[in-house]
Amino acid sequence: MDDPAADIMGATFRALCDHGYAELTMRDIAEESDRSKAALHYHYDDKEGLLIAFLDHMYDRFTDRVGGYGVEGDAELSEDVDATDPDERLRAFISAVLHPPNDGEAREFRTAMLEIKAQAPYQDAFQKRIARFDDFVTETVTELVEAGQSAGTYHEEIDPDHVAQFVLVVLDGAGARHVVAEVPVDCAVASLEDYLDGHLVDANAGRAEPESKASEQLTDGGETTGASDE
Amino acid sequence: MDDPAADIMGATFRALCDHGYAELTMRDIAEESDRSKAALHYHYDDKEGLLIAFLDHMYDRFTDRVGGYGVEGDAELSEDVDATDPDERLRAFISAVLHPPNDGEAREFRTAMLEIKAQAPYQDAFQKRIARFDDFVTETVTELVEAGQSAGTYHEEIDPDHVAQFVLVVLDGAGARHVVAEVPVDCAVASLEDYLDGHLVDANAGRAEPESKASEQLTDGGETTGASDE
DNA sequence: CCCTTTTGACTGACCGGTTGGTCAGGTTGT
DNA sequence: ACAACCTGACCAACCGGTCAGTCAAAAGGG
Repeated sequence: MDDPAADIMGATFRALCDHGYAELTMRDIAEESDRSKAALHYHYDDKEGLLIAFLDHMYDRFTDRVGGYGVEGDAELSEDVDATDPDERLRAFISAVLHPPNDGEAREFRTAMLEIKAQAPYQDAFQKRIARFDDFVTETVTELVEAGQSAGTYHEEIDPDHVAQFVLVVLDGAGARHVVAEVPVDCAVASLEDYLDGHLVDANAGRAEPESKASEQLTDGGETTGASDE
Repeated sequence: MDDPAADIMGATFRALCDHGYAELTMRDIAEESDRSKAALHYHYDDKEGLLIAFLDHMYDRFTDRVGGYGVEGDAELSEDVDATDPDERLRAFISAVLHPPNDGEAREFRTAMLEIKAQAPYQDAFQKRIARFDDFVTETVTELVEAGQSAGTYHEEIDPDHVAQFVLVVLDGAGARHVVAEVPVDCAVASLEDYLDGHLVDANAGRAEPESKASEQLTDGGETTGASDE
């Protein structure tokens, strides 16, 4: 409460969820933080500077939340995740990226982030910050796929970077469709796992079932509408 | 030139490419159409009405362009497309959706469309028009998959609607990543075809090669940056 | 065939409301 | 005293939309 900067970041988050990016005004953020407009300009030069600081703030929160799933991350992830298996870590990472903790304002925040992403071509500073999110996901997926190859779980001839690019496409697509068409994000995850099963998992390896569980389709999932930061 | 409505639609398209949706003003459209602001309000009640008419206009153009690939479409598609094979028609349809004719303003227009899509939660009229695009793609893909199953090319146990949903996710994701990260859309298409090969194509059928050409990866495609209407 | 009226298309000037940002000054803790 | 923090009032710029009036072509009537 008594840290102005952190307080303003929280107010920006709430204002962004309530009004979206396009209709976000400095007055909205000011009211949400119980401060005056001028107080915001005391801490940040202008609106653009405030939003950039907000994106940096969200990047820190994002990496803190899902950083543990990478190859260098700490093993203590969750109950039913085998920390030694890169395949399980990859799937857990994808699920974590797609399902942030605050389920309530999930779609609202995702909508605001999509609006900001759409501003990337006009705002060079925005593009750079968004690229940091993407690079983090890309690197994590790439490393996990490489680890899976070293462990013998994944095919050797697959290009890990190519897989990471596709995962990013599906992640962005799932988020976009959640915003635009109110489709739950899990629908895409099921098909993405089909893709992983069919093109990454080495059938000759130990515990992977190649074709049976793959086509286990949930036509309209449990409406676990999580909002990803990315 | 002498049809005011069509002329304004064209001007709206150009203004949208130049300024994006967020910074699109009535003056921009007026200048692009060599008319006054008031002239626009003569033809359309307000800005929202003009944009809605524009979306309807784009829907007509879109269905005219890619409608021929559906099961009911006319067979004359292109040179090297076997009109009798639903699998080839599906892949041609996906490629057509992703690659509109006007390559020059490709990313600019796609950016504006992404901005508009992000407004769907706030503008109910926008959401309805965008849903028309999505429904058209969904139905086309569903019908083509069903046709492929009837022809014996595709597995029978696959849910066509589930496949269509995933195709839509990848299509939206590819478009979004083209806008945000300047990634060429073809990168995603290659992986999507891998998915189709692995989970739709019945290996027991005739001409489909199951595992060899599948992993033919283009790490950074020929930069054929097309802008889809959808 | 000419004159009048109507109508569709359009313009320039203008208005109310909103937004990002500034500024002079005030309060509080150290 | 001094710095960090904050406020209320204010301003220029801009945007969507309105309004009175212009103009040419079509319509209509004698």
